[in-house]
Amino acid sequence: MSPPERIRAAGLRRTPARIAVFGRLLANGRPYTHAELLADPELAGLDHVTLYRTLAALVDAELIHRVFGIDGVWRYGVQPAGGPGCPGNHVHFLCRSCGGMRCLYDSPMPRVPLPESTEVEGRHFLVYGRCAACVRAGEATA
Amino acid sequence: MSPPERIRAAGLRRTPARIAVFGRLLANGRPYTHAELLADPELAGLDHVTLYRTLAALVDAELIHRVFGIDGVWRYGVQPAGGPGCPGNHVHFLCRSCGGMRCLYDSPMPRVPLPESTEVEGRHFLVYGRCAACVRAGEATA
DNA sequence: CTTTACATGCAGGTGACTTTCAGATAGCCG
DNA sequence: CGGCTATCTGAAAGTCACCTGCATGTAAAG
Repeated sequence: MSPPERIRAAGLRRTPARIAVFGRLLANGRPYTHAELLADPELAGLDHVTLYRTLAALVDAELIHRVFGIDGVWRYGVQPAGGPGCPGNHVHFLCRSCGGMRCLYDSPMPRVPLPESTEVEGRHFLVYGRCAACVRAGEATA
Repeated sequence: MSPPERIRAAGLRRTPARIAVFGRLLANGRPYTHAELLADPELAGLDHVTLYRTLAALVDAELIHRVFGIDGVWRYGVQPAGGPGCPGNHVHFLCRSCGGMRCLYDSPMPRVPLPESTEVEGRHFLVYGRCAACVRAGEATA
């Protein structure tokens, strides 16, 4: 199913903004911030408020998921194939050097015992440090 | 060792602001936000920038730790007794109804396999939902 | 008590995100 | 194909957490 078809199947209007943003996220391979998407040449001219709302609509429709970085900025990435709708079903890694985030699809979210009658809505598990590329770049210049 | 002594032992000057803030965090029993601390009657009159810097100094000295909420706000809490300096050695719970955060000292941070030569600086594991008190309050009014 | 490195308070600024509202448009129906 | 309506878009302006620069104040060492 093509990106526009998936948008329509999720109950959303297939507007140019949504098709373009969803297409970029599909092509990226890793979660992107609002600012990274705005700077993307293929999304040039897109209003920043429209981008916020587009991302929110895609998250609501469960076409993408979002993860919080410890820098206070949300990242948006495509859902893993066949992944559950539950927010945060896998761990994420954030490089504090380049700011890039990676989905660790192979690391499912661990379960945690909680006090009686607590209601769990979701989990955020973020590992941060320096990615392999930045480590190598740092060694090269050091 | 009293709070002022612990501040001095950590290599910090024992100023009124640091003694008061560290004392409040010790008494609170759960992590507090910058805003919650500013609103605390015992910290009345404290400048908000000074509070930011005081918290940063206490974090650097490893007297307290800080955790990011999915609402984009840092919470500051005392270190668990004898806890390691490594940032984030236990899981946290955030109530999205009352905004309160709890340290789950009994849930150590799970280990996650990462790609070759990645450097890990720390981990943030946040479970969010509604705490037992808010669940009961909601049922009472519903 | 004097010195000085460090802490404080204030003014002002940054950046992510939201709200409001007028104008545009996707998709439905005939 | 053409009109209607709910919904989306874009621009201006606002909110909130947090940071920087600089002059003043103070803890602690000698």
